[in-house]
Amino acid sequence: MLREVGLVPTIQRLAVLGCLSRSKRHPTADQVLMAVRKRFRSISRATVYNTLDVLTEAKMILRLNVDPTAARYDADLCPHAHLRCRVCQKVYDIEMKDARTVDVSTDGHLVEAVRTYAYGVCASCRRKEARRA
Amino acid sequence: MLREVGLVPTIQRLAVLGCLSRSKRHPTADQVLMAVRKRFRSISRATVYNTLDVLTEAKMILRLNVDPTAARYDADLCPHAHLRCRVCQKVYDIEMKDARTVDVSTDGHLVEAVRTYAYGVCASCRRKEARRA
DNA sequence: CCCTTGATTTAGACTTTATCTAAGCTTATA
DNA sequence: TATAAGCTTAGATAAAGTCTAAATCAAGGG
Repeated sequence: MLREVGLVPTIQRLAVLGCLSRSKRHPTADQVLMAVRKRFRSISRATVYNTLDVLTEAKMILRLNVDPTAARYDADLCPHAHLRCRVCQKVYDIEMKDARTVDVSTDGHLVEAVRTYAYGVCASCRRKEARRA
Repeated sequence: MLREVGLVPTIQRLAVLGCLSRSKRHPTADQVLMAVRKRFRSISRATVYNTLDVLTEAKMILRLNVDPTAARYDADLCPHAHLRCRVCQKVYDIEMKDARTVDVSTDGHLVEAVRTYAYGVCASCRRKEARRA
């Protein structure tokens, strides 16, 4: 897959891709770094950041801006939206009516991608709050 | 207006609000700081960041995550989406079908806000590129 | 198989964005 | 005017991300 987009398939890139494919947690770059380091002790921060950029560029992963404190990455390319819980700060996948991905009025702009982000409180944190009350 | 939401109406807060109301450029916190400093030399970075937080909290302005490098702020509360040009990096307002602001499937999550961000090339940069070719 | 070339990785310094802290100042109220 | 609470300030600090130069690695030609 990496070769198909003109990238040399190094062990580091495979490790980053594998980490993202296995995770449903939309990790930050530093979380990817820590996870990959468990297997490849010497991988450097610059390599992870660079690899995430390159994979995003190649459209093999998505970079999410849902968390204002750090970019998050997602290997699931099926159209869906993301919700960030303001209590636990986790990011969740949420379904989205498919037309939403392209239906914006463009005013002459060229729209290459549309992202929908929701903000609120996740189901788990709501239950915890209800129990406390 | 500030008093109505329980905030002391200081000259600094009025300056920040005024700066945002006058601008259509969705400035970053540092751009707000520089703009406000032209009038109030001594205003501090912390005050601007704190004021932007407080105004966002009070829902008098919006914090946008469309730009991964820095938060941007918008005093226009009418529902609309934003497009970030990957060439000039400017952020533009774009219209949006109104139902889009709430129509997400929630899975038990409490959704308090929904934002739609578009990424691509703005009309102005498209014209420049066309002229060059 | 080895050598060369260009791409990739590395460590660490650096930049930028944002937050924290402690002291001083301002605002509102009595 | 006195007071208490809230706000602002400068500067230190933290966190996210980028840059650089040297070392290393992968792929293709001889």
